[in-house]
Amino acid sequence: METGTSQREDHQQEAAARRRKELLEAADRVVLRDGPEASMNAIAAEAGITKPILYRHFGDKGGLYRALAVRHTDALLASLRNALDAPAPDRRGRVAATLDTYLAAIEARPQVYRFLMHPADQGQQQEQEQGFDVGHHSAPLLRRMGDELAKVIADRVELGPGGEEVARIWGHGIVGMMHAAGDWWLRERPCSRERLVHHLTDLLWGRLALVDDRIGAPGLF
Amino acid sequence: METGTSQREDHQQEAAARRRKELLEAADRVVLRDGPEASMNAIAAEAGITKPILYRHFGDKGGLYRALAVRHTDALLASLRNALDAPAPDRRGRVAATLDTYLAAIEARPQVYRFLMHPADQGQQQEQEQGFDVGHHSAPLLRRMGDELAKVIADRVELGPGGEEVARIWGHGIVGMMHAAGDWWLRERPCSRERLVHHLTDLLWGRLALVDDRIGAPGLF
DNA sequence: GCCTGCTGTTACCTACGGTAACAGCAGTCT
DNA sequence: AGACTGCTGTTACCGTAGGTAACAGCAGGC
Repeated sequence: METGTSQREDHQQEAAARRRKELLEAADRVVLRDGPEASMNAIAAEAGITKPILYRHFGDKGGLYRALAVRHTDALLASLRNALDAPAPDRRGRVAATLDTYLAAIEARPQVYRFLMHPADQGQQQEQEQGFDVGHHSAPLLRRMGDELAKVIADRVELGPGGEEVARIWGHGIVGMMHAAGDWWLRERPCSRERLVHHLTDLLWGRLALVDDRIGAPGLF
Repeated sequence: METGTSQREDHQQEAAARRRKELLEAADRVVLRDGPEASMNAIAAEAGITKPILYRHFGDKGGLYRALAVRHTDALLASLRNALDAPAPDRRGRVAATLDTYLAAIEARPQVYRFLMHPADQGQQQEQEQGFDVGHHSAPLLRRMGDELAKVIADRVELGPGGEEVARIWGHGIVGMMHAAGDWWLRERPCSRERLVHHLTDLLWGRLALVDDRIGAPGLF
C-alpha cells in the first residue's frame, strides 16, 4: 500500500527537517564566529559531521547561505513589520520607530548583519530545480526589504495615479538610505542611535528642502 | 653620489608606474568581460605575463582590486562633483542632475558598477605597510561617496549647530538611497531614468511628509 | 668585473568547493 | 527469513584558486 510508505517518508522528512535545522544552527554559530567567509569544512566540523552531508542537505555553499539568510531575513522583516504596525502618535513616529528597530538589530548582531549584507556575492545561478524550497524566497535582504516597504507604502498612503511606481521607488530608496546610513554609523559610531534616527527622519520629512543656503556659498547644492 | 642613483631610481619608478598602468588596463578588460570574480591567472594571461608579476605589483588580489576600484571610483566621483557644481536654476535641479549622472553612469557600464559595489568583500586587512599608495584611499565607493556628499552639504547648506553631524548622516543616507534605488532599477527597469530621478527627488523634497493617508487605511505609516 | 634591482619564468604549496564510492542501519515488501 | 530502499555517514579524491619560493636574464652604477 501507500500509507506505510508515506508514513515512513513523513518520518524521514521530519527527521531530515530537524537535522537541517541543527545544521543551520551550527552554520549560524560558525558564521557568527568567523564571518561570512566561513568554510564548508569549518561548518561541517562545528556540526560534528563531514562535508558531503552538508552538500546533500543544501546542494552547494550558496544553498546553505541562502537558507541561513532566509532565516535571519525573515526574523528581521517580521520585527520591522511589527514596528511599522505598532501604535504611535503619527506617521513620523512610526517611521522613526521602524528605523530604530532596524538600527537596533544591526547594532545587536553586527556579524549577522555583515553576513546578510555582504554575502560575498554568492553567484547568480538560476533556480535549476535543486529540490529545495528556497526558490525566490532568497532575494537578498535589501531587495526584500525594499519590496516590503513598497507594499506598505502603496497600501497605506494615497499617492494618486502611478502611485504604485512611486511606492516602489520610495520603498527601495528609503531602505537604501537606512542601510547605508546604518552601515556607516555602525562602523564609525559618530553619534547615538537616537540622533541618527532623528536626523534620518528629518531628511525624509523634507528638511533638505527647507533649510537655507549657507551665506557666502555660491547658492549651490 | 646620490644623483645618479636617484636618477636611475626615477627611471625605474617611472617604468614601474607605466607597467602598473598597463596591468591595470588588462585587469580592467578582464573584469569587464568576466565580472568581479575574474581570476589572477586570467588577468595575468590577458596582460601577457604570469602571476608572480601581478603579485609583485599589487601585493595580493585585494590590492589589485583596490587599485582598480580607486581608478573607477575617482572617475565617477569626479563626474558627480561636476554635476553638483553645474549650473542649474535651483538646488533641486542640481540634486536631480547629480542623481541622473550617477544613474546614467551605472546604466552605461553595469559591469564596472557590479565590480565596484559587490567586490566580493575582499577582506579587511589593515595597512600593513605593503608599500603601495592605496592606503585608505581605497574606502569602498559607497563610503567615499557618502563622505564627499557630506562635505558638500556641510559646505553649502546652513544647518545650524551640530550641522556637521547632520551633514554626514544626510550624506550617507542620500547616497544609500541613490544606490539602492539605482541597484533595484538597474535590475528591474521598471521605468525610465527620468521618472526615477523625479520620484527620488520628490522623496528627498519631503513629499513623504505631505501626502495624505489613504482613505480606509488605519491611519498608519 | 661585480653588485643591485628590476623583469620574468617554472614549479610548487595550501585551502577551498565539490564529488565519487563505499559502509552501515533503519524500516518495508514478499 | 532475506532482498530492497533510502537515508546517514565516512574516506579519499579532483580541479581550481590564491599565493610563494627559487631561479634566470638584463639594465645601469661602482
